Amino acid sequence: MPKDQSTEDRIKDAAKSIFVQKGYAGARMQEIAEEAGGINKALLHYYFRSKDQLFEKIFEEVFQEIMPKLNAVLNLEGSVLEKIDAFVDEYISNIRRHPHIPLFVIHELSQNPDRFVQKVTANPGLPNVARLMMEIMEAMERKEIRTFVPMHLFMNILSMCVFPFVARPIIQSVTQMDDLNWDQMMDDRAEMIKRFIHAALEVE
Amino acid sequence: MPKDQSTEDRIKDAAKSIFVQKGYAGARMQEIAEEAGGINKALLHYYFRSKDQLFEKIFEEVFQEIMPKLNAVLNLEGSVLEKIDAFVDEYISNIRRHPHIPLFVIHELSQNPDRFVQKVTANPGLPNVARLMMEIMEAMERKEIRTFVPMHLFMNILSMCVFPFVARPIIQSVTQMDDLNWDQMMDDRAEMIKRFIHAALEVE
DNA sequence: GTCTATAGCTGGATAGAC
DNA sequence: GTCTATCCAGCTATAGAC
Repeated sequence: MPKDQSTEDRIKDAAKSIFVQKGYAGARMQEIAEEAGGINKALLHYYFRSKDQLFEKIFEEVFQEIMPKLNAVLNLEGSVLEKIDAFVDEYISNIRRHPHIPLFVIHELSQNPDRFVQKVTANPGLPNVARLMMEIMEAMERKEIRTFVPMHLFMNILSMCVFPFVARPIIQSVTQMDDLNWDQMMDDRAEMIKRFIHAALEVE
Repeated sequence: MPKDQSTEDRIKDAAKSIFVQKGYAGARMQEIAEEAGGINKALLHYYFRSKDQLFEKIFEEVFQEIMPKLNAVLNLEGSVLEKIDAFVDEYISNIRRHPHIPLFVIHELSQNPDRFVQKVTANPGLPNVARLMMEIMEAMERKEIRTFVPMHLFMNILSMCVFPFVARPIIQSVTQMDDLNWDQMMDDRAEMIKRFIHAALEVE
């Protein structure tokens, strides 16, 4: 445990780790205190007042940490296929670095969908999906890529990038993959998805 | 609330509904009792002894309910493409009927991955993924379909079927879809996925 | 700022009347 | 089988010494 960190930061890191793994309802203040290097439970309240407020702070941070990155790639210049490739690369590499974040965000938002709206209205960094939809449609009209309903295409891409990490425990069980196998598989994941999408979209 | 149901069944239905929505840690025995039509809390313990055992029963039931169906489609006769189509149809229609199940199962299994192993060893109904992998490889060698790493192909298919339902609150927020829009979109989902997969797999 | 001690509450579980 | 009343553990939160 890094001793050069302020107590507040140690608590935040610990809280993030525990909340992300166990969710709000499953997390315990005591466990967070221990994770923070044996800090006293009372200090969590000294710094953050309540479990609710600590969670809110963490969720906010996680959200602010991922959204701008995910958004940036949608604003790149280039062809639709280039954009999709960049999207896949960015998502896969981000999620590999923080594999528990998607399930955490999904689970907490499904408990309280309003949270998302609040976060988003407070913050203009919402991914600009509408623009991508437009560009996909234009590329289809120009016959650059095969025609699909853009929203479904978008869902397909997103799903292939995110889902394996969300469902990792199930997938590993069903397919009998060990952790080493899993990592090797994920090393190729971005390339595989891009190849798959290109194959589906190419006009003959 | 159906009065012709036994108390035990009312409790099971209520527990399923609450556990599936809130997860084990987020569920409250009191809430389950109310959901069961104002039944007394003590009765939950009379019938199921503890929250743990009630949950275990529910999880078991959910698991037994979905696994055989998901498994059956993998044992069908036919070409690989036919099998994939059947897989997509079966998954989409099942999940549309029980849209909260996947996130529930994923979330609880990520809290306790061993649970899956127990369920599976106790029950031979595990989806036979290995066989599908084999058939995919053979079809690729025969040049019936384009070549991909079979496991990635499998993940792609599974992801496209399941993920939209898991991430529904986020997707609806990001894309500004209302519920009507969502339902219309999901009416076409199976067809869209099949078209997408066929396009990706077709050899020119 | 950090600790100990403890208050106060929530929620799972049980006893016992009916 | 079902209810009321109550217990008790575990958890959040606070008071107060240092």
